[in-house]
Amino acid sequence: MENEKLPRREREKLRQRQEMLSAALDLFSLKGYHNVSMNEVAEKAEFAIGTLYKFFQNKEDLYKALLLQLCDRFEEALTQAISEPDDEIEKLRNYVRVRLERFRANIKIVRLFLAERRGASFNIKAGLDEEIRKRHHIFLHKIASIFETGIGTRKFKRIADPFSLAVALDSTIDAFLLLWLDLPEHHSYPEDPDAILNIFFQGLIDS
Amino acid sequence: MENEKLPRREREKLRQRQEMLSAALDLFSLKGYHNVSMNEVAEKAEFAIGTLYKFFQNKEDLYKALLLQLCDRFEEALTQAISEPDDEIEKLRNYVRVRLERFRANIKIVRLFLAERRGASFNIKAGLDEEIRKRHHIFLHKIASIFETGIGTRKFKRIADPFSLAVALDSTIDAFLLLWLDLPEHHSYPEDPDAILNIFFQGLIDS
Amino acid sequence: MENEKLPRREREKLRQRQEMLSAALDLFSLKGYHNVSMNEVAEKAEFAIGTLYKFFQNKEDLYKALLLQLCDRFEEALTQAISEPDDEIEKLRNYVRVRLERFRANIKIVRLFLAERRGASFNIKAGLDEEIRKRHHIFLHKIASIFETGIGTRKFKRIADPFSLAVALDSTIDAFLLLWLDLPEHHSYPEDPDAILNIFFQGLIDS
Amino acid sequence: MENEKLPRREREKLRQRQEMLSAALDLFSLKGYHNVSMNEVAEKAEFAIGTLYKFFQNKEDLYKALLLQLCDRFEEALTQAISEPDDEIEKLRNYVRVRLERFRANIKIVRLFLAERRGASFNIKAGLDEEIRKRHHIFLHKIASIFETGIGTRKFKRIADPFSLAVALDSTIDAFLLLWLDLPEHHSYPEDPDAILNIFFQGLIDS
DNA sequence: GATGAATGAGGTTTCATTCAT
DNA sequence: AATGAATGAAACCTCATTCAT
Repeated sequence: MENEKLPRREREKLRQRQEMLSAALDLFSLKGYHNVSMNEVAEKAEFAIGTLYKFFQNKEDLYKALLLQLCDRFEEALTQAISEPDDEIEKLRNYVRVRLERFRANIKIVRLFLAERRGASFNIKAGLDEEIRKRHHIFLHKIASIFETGIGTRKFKRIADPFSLAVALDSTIDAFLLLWLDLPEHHSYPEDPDAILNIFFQGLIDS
Repeated sequence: MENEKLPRREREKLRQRQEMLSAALDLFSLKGYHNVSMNEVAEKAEFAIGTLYKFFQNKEDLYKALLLQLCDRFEEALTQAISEPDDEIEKLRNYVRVRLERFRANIKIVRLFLAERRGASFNIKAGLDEEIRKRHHIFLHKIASIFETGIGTRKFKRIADPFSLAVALDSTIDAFLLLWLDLPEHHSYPEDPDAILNIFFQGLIDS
Repeated sequence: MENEKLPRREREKLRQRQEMLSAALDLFSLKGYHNVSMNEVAEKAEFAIGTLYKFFQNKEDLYKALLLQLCDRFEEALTQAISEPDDEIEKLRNYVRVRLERFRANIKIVRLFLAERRGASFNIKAGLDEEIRKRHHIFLHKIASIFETGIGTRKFKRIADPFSLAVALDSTIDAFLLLWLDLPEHHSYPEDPDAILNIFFQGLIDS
Repeated sequence: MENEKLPRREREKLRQRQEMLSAALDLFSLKGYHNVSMNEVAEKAEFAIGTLYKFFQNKEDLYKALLLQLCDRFEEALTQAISEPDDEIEKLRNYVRVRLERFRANIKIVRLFLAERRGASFNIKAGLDEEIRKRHHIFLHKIASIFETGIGTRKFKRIADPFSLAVALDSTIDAFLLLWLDLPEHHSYPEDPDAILNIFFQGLIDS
């Protein structure tokens, strides 16, 4: 996408970088930051350890780069999801749907993210988690503004302040997904966005 | 509480053990499991490293003991909270209130717990996180049964299945607390249980 | 034996000391000096670790005391064995017989001894092995003097110098016993002293 | 010998490995397995501790590699010694001679070996000593077959079963060498193989 | 530019020994 | 006199990072 017009050398480099990030993702999400060595990452990516260090200053740097890239993709997909429809209810449905889809497609990513978003990772000394939480925060405000608009147009009742609603919805989605992740045999995958949304819509929607 | 009648030696031992666990809690919750050395814990607890190892077989053992103790206390407080009132709505209010109280009193604990409950810790080889999640799960069912009863007595509408409601409420409480934990200056501490409960009650309560 | 007339207190002490040595023997011969901790010894002997240190200054001291005691007993038995008969051939037979008996009765001791006698133990910094080897040496001279006398009385031919004969006989006994110790199922226990002695007697005896 | 045609990198690696083994031999044979730390070995070999661990998985692995290499060399030399001459008496002379030579050249090795061969080492958990004793055993059978053949051709009398003779000869050589090792000033080095062999030959040889 | 061998600080854990009770 | 809890030096081993090739 962003590397269309780059010289061959540069494109090649980006591809290598991506392979390293991909190997890192596999390993980190499987075993956790501290249980993965740089040698392992290099080996999985099929590069020499020295080459890995050419691309990323140190282990922390690799981890940050990985998380921020995932963050970018996630945000992009979700932002698009809430941009497309006009109707607020549809926006929310779309949002939940894309969350569920993304989750299923990138289960490896999820655990990694949650560790950071919940501020429970302790992996990184200097505030990567803070950056990620800030970006999450910004995104929550986007969701909040959907509620806001919906309330303005009398589509929704003001059962709580919009930001709170965004927080509640967002965390509830997470919780359902984690439930399924932990005990896939006991909880069916929440295919239908409305299964979650209804909890809120019952009181929310002004009928 | 449980050590009232023990011989002096035993009481002393328990006190020491508790001091070690306390030091471990401080450090683990501040820096994360992998960024805390056993020497640090021993130093903070003001014991020699060998003494620490007399009480806990190894680092993992210390961590497990710490988490399970916290888990016990948490469960006890919450179970009591939902046992006292008769009314379902009051039970839920009590539950949320105790969650908020406990949280404020034990912020150090929270980060530690979330890491485990979200399955994002990777700290422990053999499924401590699994045990903690299982216990959380059991507790969710207790909350679910409050909703169930409430639905049975027509106090609540069946806007979703009770377990889902429990999950949604539980995760929403977490989310609000974390928000306040991350950005205490931007979000006032959610003193009032109803601020959270209303989101669900609006649709839930059969008026 | 040596504690017959001692006051009760002293006798008790000797008994305790003996129990400690006995526990130490069991453990050292089973697992080797470095793989046995002082706590283990104390526990096996059913004393507190502090008490063990009252009797023996340190681990090395305990080991030395143990080995020297075993050495004493061994020497005593063997010295008696070669004192009793008049005839040189009988002396040697007696010697071999007692070696075999003692061995069978105290297999635990054997490995311990060999480690020291072969100078292959490295367990003790300051020359315990040297002392043991010296005592072994002295004993070898006693055996040598049997050969010497036998040669003097024309009972034996001087097929080699007497000390060499003693060395050869002694080491050969060891070797057979070890063989049986290592592979008891493949090598029958050398019950008959003559089975070993004959190797030497064939050339030795002046017929 | 075996690394003639290897690429430079590989040859270099083998040389380094050999240096480590050599340092380990010096230290182990001087102080014993348990009294030598990996750091010491690394320092003596003039490598970093990490490099040592690149070559040997752990301390036990290093020890095993060392002993088995020594074992190989020893066996090779001795096997050759008994292969060359046709005559059985010459074979035995050659065998004793090479034992004496090897011993003198590699005194450091001897103590190490004896510890293992005598089953008195306790250094290694999983039966390295057993392997070494097995190999020793196999070698004893080779010596036994020399006696066997000699008996078949009436060169020797059947004064004992051939394996017993092998055991006796072998252990007697050890004993003489150890004597000289312990007290070099009192016992002249047994230069002449016949000094030992005569003890057995007197009765053995059919004249 | 890529490589991967070498480094060594720092982690976990053990255990001989002491000393207050 | 006996106890055993407490100590901490020192062992083994890992892995992030560097740098000569």
